[in-house]
Amino acid sequence: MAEIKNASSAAAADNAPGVRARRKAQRPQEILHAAFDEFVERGYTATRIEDVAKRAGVTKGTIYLYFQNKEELFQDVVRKLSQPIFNEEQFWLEHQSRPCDQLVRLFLDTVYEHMTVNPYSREILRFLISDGRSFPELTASHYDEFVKPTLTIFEHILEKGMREGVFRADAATSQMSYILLSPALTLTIDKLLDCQTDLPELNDYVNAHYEMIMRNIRK
Amino acid sequence: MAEIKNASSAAAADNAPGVRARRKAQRPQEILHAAFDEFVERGYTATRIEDVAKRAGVTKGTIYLYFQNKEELFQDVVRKLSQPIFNEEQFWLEHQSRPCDQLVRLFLDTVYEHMTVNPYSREILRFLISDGRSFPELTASHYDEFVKPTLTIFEHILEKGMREGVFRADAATSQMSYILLSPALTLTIDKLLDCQTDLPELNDYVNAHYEMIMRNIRK
Amino acid sequence: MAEIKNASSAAAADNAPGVRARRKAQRPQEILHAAFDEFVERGYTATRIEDVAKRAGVTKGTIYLYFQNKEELFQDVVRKLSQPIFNEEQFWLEHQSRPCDQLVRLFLDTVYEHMTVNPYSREILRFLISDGRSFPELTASHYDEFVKPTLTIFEHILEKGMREGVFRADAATSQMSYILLSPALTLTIDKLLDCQTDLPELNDYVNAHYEMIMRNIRK
Amino acid sequence: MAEIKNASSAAAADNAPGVRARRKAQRPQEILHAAFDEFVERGYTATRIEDVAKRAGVTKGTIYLYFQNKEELFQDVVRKLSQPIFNEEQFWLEHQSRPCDQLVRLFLDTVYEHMTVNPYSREILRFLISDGRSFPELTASHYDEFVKPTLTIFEHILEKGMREGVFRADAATSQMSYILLSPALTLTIDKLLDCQTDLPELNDYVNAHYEMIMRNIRK
DNA sequence: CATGAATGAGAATTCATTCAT
DNA sequence: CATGAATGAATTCTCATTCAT
Repeated sequence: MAEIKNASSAAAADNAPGVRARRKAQRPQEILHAAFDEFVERGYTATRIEDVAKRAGVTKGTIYLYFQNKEELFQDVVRKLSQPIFNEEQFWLEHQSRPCDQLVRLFLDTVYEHMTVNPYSREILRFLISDGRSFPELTASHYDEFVKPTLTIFEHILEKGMREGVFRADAATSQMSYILLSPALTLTIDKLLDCQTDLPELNDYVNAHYEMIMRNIRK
Repeated sequence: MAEIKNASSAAAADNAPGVRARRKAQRPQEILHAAFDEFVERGYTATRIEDVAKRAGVTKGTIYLYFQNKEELFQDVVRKLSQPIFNEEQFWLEHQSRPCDQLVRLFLDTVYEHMTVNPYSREILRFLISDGRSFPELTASHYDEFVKPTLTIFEHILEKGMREGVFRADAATSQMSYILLSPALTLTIDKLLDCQTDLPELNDYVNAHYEMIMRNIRK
Repeated sequence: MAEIKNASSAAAADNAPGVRARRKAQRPQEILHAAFDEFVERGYTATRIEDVAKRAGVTKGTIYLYFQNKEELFQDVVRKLSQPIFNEEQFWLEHQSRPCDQLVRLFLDTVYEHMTVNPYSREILRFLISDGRSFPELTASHYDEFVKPTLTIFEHILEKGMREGVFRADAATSQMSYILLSPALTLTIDKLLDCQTDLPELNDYVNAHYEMIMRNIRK
Repeated sequence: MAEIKNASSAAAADNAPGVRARRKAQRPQEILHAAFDEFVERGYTATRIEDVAKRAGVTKGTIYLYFQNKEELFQDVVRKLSQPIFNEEQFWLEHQSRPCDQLVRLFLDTVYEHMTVNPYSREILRFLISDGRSFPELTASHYDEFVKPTLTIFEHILEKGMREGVFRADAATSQMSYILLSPALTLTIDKLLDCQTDLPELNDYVNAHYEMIMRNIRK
């Protein structure tokens, strides 16, 4: 998990005056990040509150000032550290004039960039697979807020292409989007399993994925 | 987990004479299945040996007659309950004469059948995602023994199609197989998350997946 | 404990016919010796019945055919494997004509021989020191049957010497015997502790002990 | 074990404010003494951490705040409750001018006083005999730190007497010291066995022991 | 606010003992 | 007689949570 490194690490010991207030305001965030890191490394059940505390540079008791209990802490980690890949409005604002095949490519690049650069989506997916059964609403809301919107943008791109006559007329079913985007999820799972010695070069992979999509939707 | 129901449930209490030896032979299996069920429901760490025992119709101590400890039990569950989807030799024996596009379809049907009908592959995938980091060799060997061979058959089908001139010359790279089969894994993950209220009708999904593949490899 | 090696080791597997009956008769003895060895190596509480059984070449259940339970087994080990150093009658029969200083020397030699050659007295002393508080009658009867008689012989020797005018008139108090024989116990304890790298050469030690005694009782 | 009674008994329940810090400082000591008492009564293996806790007026968990585990606790009991009989320097400072036979007597009185008054040396000897095989370094270091220095002082006294011409020229070999002091160890063992109904009157015993020594070393 | 000592409910594991074969 | 599978009480050790300071 070397790539997962966040602010919390910097915590620990600074006694400068005035810093206190600023620190206090950041506490919950620091704790969330520390908790995230621990959950990633050990899983929910095996993570000890004390270790989260140590990582956040505070003591056990402090955790309980900000979070009801371990379950709440876990749910807050998932809820507050999940980051949407896209802001749909902004996406269209920035790229409206582009041709549709470029939009598909842009979309893909953004998805992979997001998945590769930051560990949150990936690891939160792990949390949900591992312990989601104990927190059913969590999984549901995560899907609604983060997965679905992403699929939706892709569908909108396909629809645009159809309207413009560059994509096949039957390209944009929600099922098709789902299938066409699968390789991105597959790569994520592979990283979670961390077992493939021969993980593909990312760039090649995205290219291949893009080709696969285009062969399916190009007129 | 209603669908996961196995022999172990039938255990509990029968004192008929002669039963002893027969029971002893079955015990490990019964325990493995009970453990599987519990691990599925609660995850590795949250599963208590005593619950596994109860489910298997024995007591704590008995578990330890057959398995060194909880870790071993877990590993044995993964190792011994994993079932290969295909026997490659048999696959070719049975279907050698078929045209290649039919082979692709057969392959897909078998994969989805396996994934849908029996919970083992799916749930063992969950185990590996959840706790695989604590058992690295386990993940690796599972990949080698169960995932890789399946990918390999698919590649062989693609190669056959290329040799016979019905598939495109660049169809069969290992990366491409991986990408083309992604939708099957995606569906599995979705089931693991158990959050999609609108899970697609399996048959439609397989059809769509098949179409996606064919559009990519057909000449 | 390399020096402790007894018949029990030879147990295990012999299926020759006829041997059965002989073996059966020896079972209790074999078990006692196996138990002794285990108690020596691990102490009472840490010794497992199953290990005793394995060492005796039988199975757990068999132990319970011959001994009520672990406590009984322990007590029987102490009771039945304790060996008296002397038979007083025989001692006098054999050595009656000897001069008293020679008797003292003979007595000492026998004591040290007994303590050195066979591990029973020593290790049973360990048992009593370790766990005697849980078996009070055991300690008492061991003292009465094995320690006291030995002290008594020594007193009788001293008395004989006094009667014959070769030992001082105040030589033979029971306290004095006790004090004069202390070095033998001390050496035993040292062996039990097994920590002295510089354990004295036995022969020198006995000589020194003899000298010490003689300086105290010689006229 | 009526004579073994220590501070820990006074523990249990006091909630007065400010007590916290003071208590925390005492905890390890209290636990050590409670553990000592339990080990004395039941032996290492049979002692339950929970009983130690109860005796110390705390709960199980607290023990583990101060000691890694049961083995560490045991070793710390032996290490930290062992008390040297003498401070050699101080002994010489206080008694340098005394004649050597008086030094011997002083030495003996101190040894017996120490052994009689406080149970630590005696019971720690029991621990080492019972369980020392599981903690070999412990026995070794105990011998080096507590037994050997005591023997050494005695040898120095003998040497002084030889130099001054009041003791025999061959009095001070290390073997001889060992033999001459044996009766003290013997008495200790007897107390450990707690079986002699006719334990000698201590004062008589020390007198007899002193006489025995003097008969051996006086010119 | 923050601390960290203390708690005590659990969970894994062991092993004396039983009893069907 | 002998076996060894099964039991379940007992024990060590952990860790979420509380609360006095």
